[in-house]
Amino acid sequence: MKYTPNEIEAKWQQYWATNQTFKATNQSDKPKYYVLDMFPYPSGAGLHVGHPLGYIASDIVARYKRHQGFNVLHPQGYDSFGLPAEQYAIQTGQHPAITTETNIKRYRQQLDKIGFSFDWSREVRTSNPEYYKWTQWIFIQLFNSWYNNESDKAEDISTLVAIFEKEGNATVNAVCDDNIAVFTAEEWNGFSSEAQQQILLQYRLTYLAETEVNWCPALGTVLANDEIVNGVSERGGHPVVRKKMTQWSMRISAYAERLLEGLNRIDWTESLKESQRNWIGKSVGASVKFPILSFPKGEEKATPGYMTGGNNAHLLIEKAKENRNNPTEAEAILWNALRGKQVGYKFRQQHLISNFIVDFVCLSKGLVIEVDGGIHDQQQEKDAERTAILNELGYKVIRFKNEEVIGDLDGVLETIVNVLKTQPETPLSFGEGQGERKYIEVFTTRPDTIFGVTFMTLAPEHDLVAQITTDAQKAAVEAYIEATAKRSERERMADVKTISGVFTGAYAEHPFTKEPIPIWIGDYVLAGYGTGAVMAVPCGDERDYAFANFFKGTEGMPEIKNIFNQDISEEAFAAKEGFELVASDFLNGLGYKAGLQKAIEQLEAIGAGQAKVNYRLRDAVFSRQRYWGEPFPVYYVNGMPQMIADEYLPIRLPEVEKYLPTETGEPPLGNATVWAWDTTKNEVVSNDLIDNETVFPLELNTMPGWAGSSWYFNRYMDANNTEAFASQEALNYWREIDLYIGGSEHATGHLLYSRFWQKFLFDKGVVPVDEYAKKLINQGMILGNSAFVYRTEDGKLISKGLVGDQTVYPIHADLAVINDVTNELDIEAFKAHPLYTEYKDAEFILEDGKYIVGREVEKMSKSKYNVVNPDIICAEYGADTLRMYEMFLGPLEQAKPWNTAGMTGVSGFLKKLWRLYTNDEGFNITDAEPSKEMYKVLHQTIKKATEDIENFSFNTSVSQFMICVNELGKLKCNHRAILEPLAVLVSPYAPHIAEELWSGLGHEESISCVAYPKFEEKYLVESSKEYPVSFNGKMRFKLELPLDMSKEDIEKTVMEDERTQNQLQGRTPKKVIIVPGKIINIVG
RNA sequence: GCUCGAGUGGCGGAAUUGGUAGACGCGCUGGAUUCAAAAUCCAGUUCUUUCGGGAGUGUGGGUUCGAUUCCCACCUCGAGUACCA
Repeated sequence: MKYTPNEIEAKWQQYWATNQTFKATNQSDKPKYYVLDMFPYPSGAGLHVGHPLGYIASDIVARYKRHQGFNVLHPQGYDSFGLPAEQYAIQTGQHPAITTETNIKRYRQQLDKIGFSFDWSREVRTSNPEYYKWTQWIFIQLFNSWYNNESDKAEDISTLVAIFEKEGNATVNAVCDDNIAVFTAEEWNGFSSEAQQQILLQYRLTYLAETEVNWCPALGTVLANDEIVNGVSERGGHPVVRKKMTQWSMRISAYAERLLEGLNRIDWTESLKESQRNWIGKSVGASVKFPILSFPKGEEKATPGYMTGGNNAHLLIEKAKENRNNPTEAEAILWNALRGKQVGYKFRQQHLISNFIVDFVCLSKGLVIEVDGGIHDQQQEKDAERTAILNELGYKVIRFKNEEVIGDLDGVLETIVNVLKTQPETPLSFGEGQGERKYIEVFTTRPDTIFGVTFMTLAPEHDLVAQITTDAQKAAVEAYIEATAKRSERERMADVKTISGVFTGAYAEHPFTKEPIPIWIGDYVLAGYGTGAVMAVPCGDERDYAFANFFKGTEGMPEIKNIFNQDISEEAFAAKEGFELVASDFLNGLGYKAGLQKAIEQLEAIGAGQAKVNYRLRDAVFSRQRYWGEPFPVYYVNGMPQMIADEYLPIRLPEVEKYLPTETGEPPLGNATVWAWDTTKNEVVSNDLIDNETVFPLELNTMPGWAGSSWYFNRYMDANNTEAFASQEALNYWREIDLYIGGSEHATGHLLYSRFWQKFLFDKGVVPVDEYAKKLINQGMILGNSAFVYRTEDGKLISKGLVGDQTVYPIHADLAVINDVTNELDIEAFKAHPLYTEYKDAEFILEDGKYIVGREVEKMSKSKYNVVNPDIICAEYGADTLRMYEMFLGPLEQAKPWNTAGMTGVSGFLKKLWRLYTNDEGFNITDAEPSKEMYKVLHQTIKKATEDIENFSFNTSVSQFMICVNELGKLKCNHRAILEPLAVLVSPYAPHIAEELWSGLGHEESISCVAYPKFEEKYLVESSKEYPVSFNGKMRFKLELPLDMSKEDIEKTVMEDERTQNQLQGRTPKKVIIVPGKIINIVG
């Protein structure tokens, strides 16, 4: 009876689907096992043979675990929101939902053909409203949460508000924005709702803020850091520029430490964990303050340029501080609108000018803004006098009433902006006040080298640069800043060798020695890391060393201070050990560890610094200016974001005319005409109805690709639940993924963000575990085997063997026009192929009458015409052969080249397996007792297959199956007692043939849950061993001896052997080493 | 540059508490079967050789009775990361 894979496979695939064989239940007495593949994006290109590699491995594990008696959850679904469908929609006008649906259908067909044991009843798609309802729900949970450093977890925002109401924010230890103004409980309670909302945004785990983002003009959207590779977009390779935009961000930085710590508790590949550690980038060190010593105009006074107070400054400054901490409602609102250069210029609040404290001032424009409460009505005269004095000092004064600020902030701001436009730039004055001293704050991992500080370097973008630069250096500094700004990120990255920088002319004061330290700017200091400033210690840091030497001898660059008892004439001494500190005052004689500790201690003692941990991990931008993504459940009232209540979710993606940004530059959702939120009807209504009273505009951005994939593994546990994202019972039963398989390209994207969300959901008590995947394996890539034809300089095509030394141009040949096994080119097919029309009439130079193509291993890709489609392999050899061959290629985690020719080996194996069970007439099984040899090979196979599957070493178990079948074939084995367990062993790898054989053995039920055969040592016990006999470690011959023979007898027997005498040629061995059961080694 | 991983026949790869290097498969060679081919089966296939052997797991050294496996130095390839203070 012939083995007909196509018939058998179609039959069993149908059977599994009809009987829902692989449907998992959420209640079971069996132990659970959850095995998951990383979420596929259903691309238009379909699957190539590389894609199912991980799916086959996970399917083998899933099927094996079912045999082992586990209740197995093995689901599949689609990460169906994403850029490619949208790009396609822009080009063709086709709705992305339609292309996505088509692509999913094709994916499903392809997956079904390979015979996976997925529980399709739990399929999820991120673009389904029933699914993204819960993505929106999680977003709302994040919005309604803050990170409490005291409890070290996320808490509901209400607990924060409770603290504000009772104590203000001074005592709150939260992960939040930098530079949050301090307020008291009274002030908080007095703030308007908008002011309160503005403040809360600075604490929420997802927040709306103006941030520097990676803007990709070609894609028309922002990208996350992990979506950029080498300065260009990961998808499409388009340039990316920095741009300031108001965006939703995720406060992932709150979880930096826990994300790092959690890595120690999960069994993920070391390289992947290392990537995450690098991405989080923890460094431990100290933050140190260096007072600025000198200021412009050649004056050496320690008086900062923005200090404009008069003679009473020392008294007034306290009052000003008090005022700052106790703003009126109107002041708070206006400050929130002015702070941080929101109107384009820097404003200061409650600032001393002469003997007045003004409410707000923009020093660079000489504009004072006063907000008057009721009290001012009675003192208009005094105000006029005050205004006159301020005018005399060169300030323009404008006044607003409290009601104006509270009621019409937009109008007030418009006035301010207009006045700013008309005011001339005024350089910072140099007043006589006693102001606080201004500091440069740096972060360093080497506080022990504090006495080696030779100069300081600020990032060119650093806020202080403009203020401290001396007149003499001003031109040079400005020119440098301009030049740096022009250089794109990419240039800056490509060119790391060029050293550049400029001296500012200013000096800072060393906190211990009080020596002046010159301040430089240089673009090797990154504005975005730490404080954007470094204390340069050339003797201990390569970059500082290079910088110091480059500017050696120029103004502002002193001799390098060496504080190590080591030579630094050639290079910096950057090691953290092997030195003693010298010329370092109280640190003398210490090494790194002790020095670090002592230095921090002393810095803290004099108030110049403290220990600090810094992370490279930045908050993640969560808005995308795209159509095909989850809409935010957010509408805006007076510019403040409001969440839509849970019961009205999902907010469905609206229909739009076109998928491009609007003419005014708004995201594609700006094209939607029905995209407003009616707060009385609680539904999405036409934009025409927006009145900003009960109907408000909805958010126009959508969520990024990683939103839906950051929690899908939890949804599979209870995928059809409409009441919750999964029931507590289901979550508590399945808990976490036992085995997660996928590509390593997700290391710092999906795999980091999803851990963040999981920890957040854990904090909120929604999920029972804070790490969602116990074990993770990265499958290696399957590489393509590209084919080439060679064009000579005179336009002929020459067969590979004849190329020789001549210059030829290789051209990718489509695998469709070659014989993949013999490498022979089908010349007629080649000529007829639309890609090669220009070679229609070309002359072919053949060898032995054939044109042989060259082969080269490259990434499998459409553009290289080396893609192998699994459908074709299944049709030709069968899915079982494909599954086994993919596993047989090599270790799962390694990259390996595809070679279709190798299929025949596995194909032959399955035919031989089939033949053990059948003869020409049909199944042919005997119930006779098998021989000892048959049992031995079966149990060897049980042992090896079990060990291998537990170690995810699938290639070696396929080898063992081959050995087993070859042996059983030789032994003419058709014994039920052997062939039944063998069918079960093979079933995870080649499930279709296993089912067919199982039914041929007379069973009614599917093989899928039959108990796995048990290994029994007794079948492997041997009475003798063929000992390898080595001389000086080299094996020379073999000798069969009983295993129970004593060492002495073995030695005697070996020495008497003729071959031993031959090897020794009369010499007496110095030593004979005998390891019973293993080896005999004769030395001498 | 740094971090991680890997270097074994013509090819994919196997073998590590240090104990017979090259399992298994592809390819190749020869043979059987066939009118012929495909398919199938059998034998051989690391290199070298004067057929006794000898050499051999990227290179050089070391530890050991014995090293693909452990240690040191170096070379090559791949992946990640990139002025992170």
